[in-house]
Amino acid sequence: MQQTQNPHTTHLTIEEIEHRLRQHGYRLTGPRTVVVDAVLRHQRPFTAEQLVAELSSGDDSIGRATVYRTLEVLASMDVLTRIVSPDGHPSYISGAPGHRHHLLCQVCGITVTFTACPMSELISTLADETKFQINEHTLEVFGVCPSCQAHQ
Amino acid sequence: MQQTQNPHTTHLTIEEIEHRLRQHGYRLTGPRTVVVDAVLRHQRPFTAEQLVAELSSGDDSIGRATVYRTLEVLASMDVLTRIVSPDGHPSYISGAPGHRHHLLCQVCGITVTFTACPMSELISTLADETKFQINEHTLEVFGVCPSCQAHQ
DNA sequence: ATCGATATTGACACAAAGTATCACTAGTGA
DNA sequence: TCACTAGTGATACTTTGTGTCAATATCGAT
Ligand SMILES: [Mn+2]
Ligand SMILES: [Mn+2]
Ligand SMILES: [Zn+2]
Ligand SMILES: [Zn+2]
Repeated sequence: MQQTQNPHTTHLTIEEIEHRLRQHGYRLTGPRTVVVDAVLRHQRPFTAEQLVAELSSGDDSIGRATVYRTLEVLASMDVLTRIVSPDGHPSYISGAPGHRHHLLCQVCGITVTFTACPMSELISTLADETKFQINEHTLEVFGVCPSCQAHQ
Repeated sequence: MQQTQNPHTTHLTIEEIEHRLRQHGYRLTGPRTVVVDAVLRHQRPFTAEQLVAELSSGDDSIGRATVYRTLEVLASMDVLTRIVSPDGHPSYISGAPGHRHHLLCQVCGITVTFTACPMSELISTLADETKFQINEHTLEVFGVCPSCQAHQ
């Protein structure tokens, strides 16, 4: 295994994200900035609906469609990772450059990101044996973090 | 890698499934039998809604809730595997005893089941480094099967 | 074979999660 | 500043799944 790291170290700054948006030809709009700000405030995985709820009231209220669209854009630019847990509920984790996987606490949601991927060997074997053209894989690990183990 | 195998080899017979239902204390009802029959006819992954559509018309029509409940029961008894693809849509594959993963064709849906799991080493390293209690993992591989590669 | 407790069913209403439309607004480059 | 067009959000809609509950079917016991 190569490395485990704290999710904080993968966070991009607002400036970096805005730069990426421009580079990809997206406009820098008010609502988009509000969504990005909100995303960066999250240290843990969050669902689209959580973000909708946070941003649907208040002075600059953001529409549901805009939240979903912005999450899609950010995920496509590797600002966010979309993770689907075994129960089928997708959540988002901010910061995701490169090939990463996650270890999630099923109690509190805290996340450890890791770059070690044990798949490459398996993938060549699979490709050889099945003649499939292999495009992608999902790999996520679930458990209970030390803190949640301690608190019973 | 230990083995790849054709999904057909993992199919259980109706009798075996009914036996399992009894063993787990479930009653052997008409609707349940109809759902099991339908499930066994599927050689490829199918969604709950597909099954609902198949069984909602005809002489012995099954209610939506019953289909969902039966799928849940069958999955809990390892008669079915519930797989969640990266787009978040769950589908079911019949036959799933033991620890298995899948290679799915993104075009036609055909599936190869494999028992090789490259996770055990990674999991002990992760547990050591993070002190997480690790409970489960998702690992699915996606690509294009040889036949779909040929047909352009 | 009949009975009674209860597991199961399915119509229905409801909820959650996400998408299509489209008139309007606001960024952006010129 | 202007014109072009990407982006927004209210609304309606779809899909997928869940909760309720009176009616029914199963099954072990008699
Ligand atoms: Mn990987
Ligand atoms: Mn595994
Ligand atoms: Zn925790
Ligand atoms: Zn195929």
